[in-house]
Amino acid sequence: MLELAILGSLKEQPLHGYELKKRVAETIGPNAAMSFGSLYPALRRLERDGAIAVVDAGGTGTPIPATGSLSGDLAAARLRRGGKPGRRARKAYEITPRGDERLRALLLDPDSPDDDRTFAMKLAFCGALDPAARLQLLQRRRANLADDLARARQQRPTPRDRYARSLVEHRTESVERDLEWVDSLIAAEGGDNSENLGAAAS
Amino acid sequence: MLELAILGSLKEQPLHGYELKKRVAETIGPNAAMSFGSLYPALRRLERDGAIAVVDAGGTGTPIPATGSLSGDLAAARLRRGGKPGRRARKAYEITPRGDERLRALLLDPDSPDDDRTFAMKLAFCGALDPAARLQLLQRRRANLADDLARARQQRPTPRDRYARSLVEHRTESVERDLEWVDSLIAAEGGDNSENLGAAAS
DNA sequence: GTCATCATGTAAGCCGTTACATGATTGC
DNA sequence: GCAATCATGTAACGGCTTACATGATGAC
Repeated sequence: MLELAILGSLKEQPLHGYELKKRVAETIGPNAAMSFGSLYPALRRLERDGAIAVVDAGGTGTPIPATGSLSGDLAAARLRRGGKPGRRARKAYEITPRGDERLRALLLDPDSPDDDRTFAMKLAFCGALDPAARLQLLQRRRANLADDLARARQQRPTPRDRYARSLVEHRTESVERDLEWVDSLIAAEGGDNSENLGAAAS
Repeated sequence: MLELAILGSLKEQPLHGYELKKRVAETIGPNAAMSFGSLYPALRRLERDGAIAVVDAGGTGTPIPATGSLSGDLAAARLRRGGKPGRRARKAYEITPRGDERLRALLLDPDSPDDDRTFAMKLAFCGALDPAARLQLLQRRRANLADDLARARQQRPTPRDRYARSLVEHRTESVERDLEWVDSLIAAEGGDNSENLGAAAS
C-alpha cells in the first residue's frame, strides 16, 4: 500500500519525504494519509532494496518540483551557496528501473486485497502502466465488484433492524455505482485516445 | 472495531464464536469479515473484563433462545447423551451490564476513527442506543462528511492525469451520496418533530 | 474411512500508528 | 526571540492476519 503510494508518486517526479506525504494525501485523500513513522522507514527500505535512489536536492539541473513552494527554492539557493546545510538535510528520492518493476508488480499483484482503498490507490497511479496492463487491472476490479453485487443480491436473510437494513441497502447501491464507474473507466480506455494515452506512457 | 462487532452482536442474542463470525460477516459485509485469530482472543479478553459471560449451549442450528429457559433444556439434553460433549465444546457468550456500558461507550467514542467502515459498524449496532445518543452519532457523522466535502471542493489543484482526476471526482460524489444518506437517516429519527431537527443541526 | 463442516484455539509476523526527539527556517 | 512550519528520524506498541494445531460430527 504504502510502497505503492511512494513508488507511484516518485514515478512522476523526485520528491523528498515531507513533500511526498503531502502529495499522497492529496491524491488518495487526507483521511487515508500515511504517517511519518511509516513513511521514512519505508523510504530507507526501498533505498536499501535499490528501488529508489537519493538525488541531491541542492544540486544543479532541474531537481525538485515546481510545487510553488518558495522555501524549497530558497533552500536550494542556500545549498548552492556552499558550506553549511540550508534547511535540515532534505533527501529527495527518485525511482530506479528496479523500482519501476516493483511498481508494476504491485499494481498488478492479484493477491493484493481488493477493497475500495486498494483500488483507489492503484487507479491513482495506474498511469504508469501500459494500456493493456491497465485494462487488466480495471477488468479485474470490475469482475470483483460484479461478484460482490451478485452475492449481495442473492443473499437476502433479513437484516435485523432498520439500521442494519439501511446499511446493506446503501452498501449495495455503492457497489452498483462503483461498478458503473469502473465501466466508464474501461470504456474510456478503449475509445478516446486523443491526448492522454501518449502523454501517460512517457 | 472488533469489540464493537462482538458486543453489538451479543446484544441481540447469545452466540458462540463460530456463529458470531458468520453473523458479523452478514451485517458488515463479507469483505470486512474478521478472522478467528482475532475473534477468539477478543472473546477471552472481553470475558476476563466482565463484559461478556459464558452461557452453556448445546444444540446445533438452534440459536440460543431469547428466553434463556431453553438453554437449560439443551444443556440437559447434551448431558443425557452421556457426559462427554456432543460437538466440541461450544462456548456461547452473552453480554453483561458492563458489556452494555462498553458497547455504548464504543458507539459514542468521539476519538474513534471516522471512516466509512467505522461508521457502518456503528450504524449496524446503534439500535442498542437510546434515540438521543443515536441522533448524536448520526449528526457527528454528518458534520464530518460535510467537512470532507467542503475540503474537497475548496482544494482545486487539479490532479495530474485523468485517472487521479476521475478518482477525486468519484470520491467527491461518494461523499455527497453518503451525506444525503445520513441526512435521510437523521430525518427518519426525528419523525415529525421539526423543532428538534432545526435546533440540533445548528 | 475419509471428507466437508463445525468449532476453538495459539504463534508468528506484518503493517501501520502514536509519541517522542531533533533541528533548521520563516514570519511576526 | 518566539511560534509555526518544514524536515527527518526512532521506539514502543497495537490490532489484525495468516498459518498452524486440534478435534468432533455427519454425510456419502
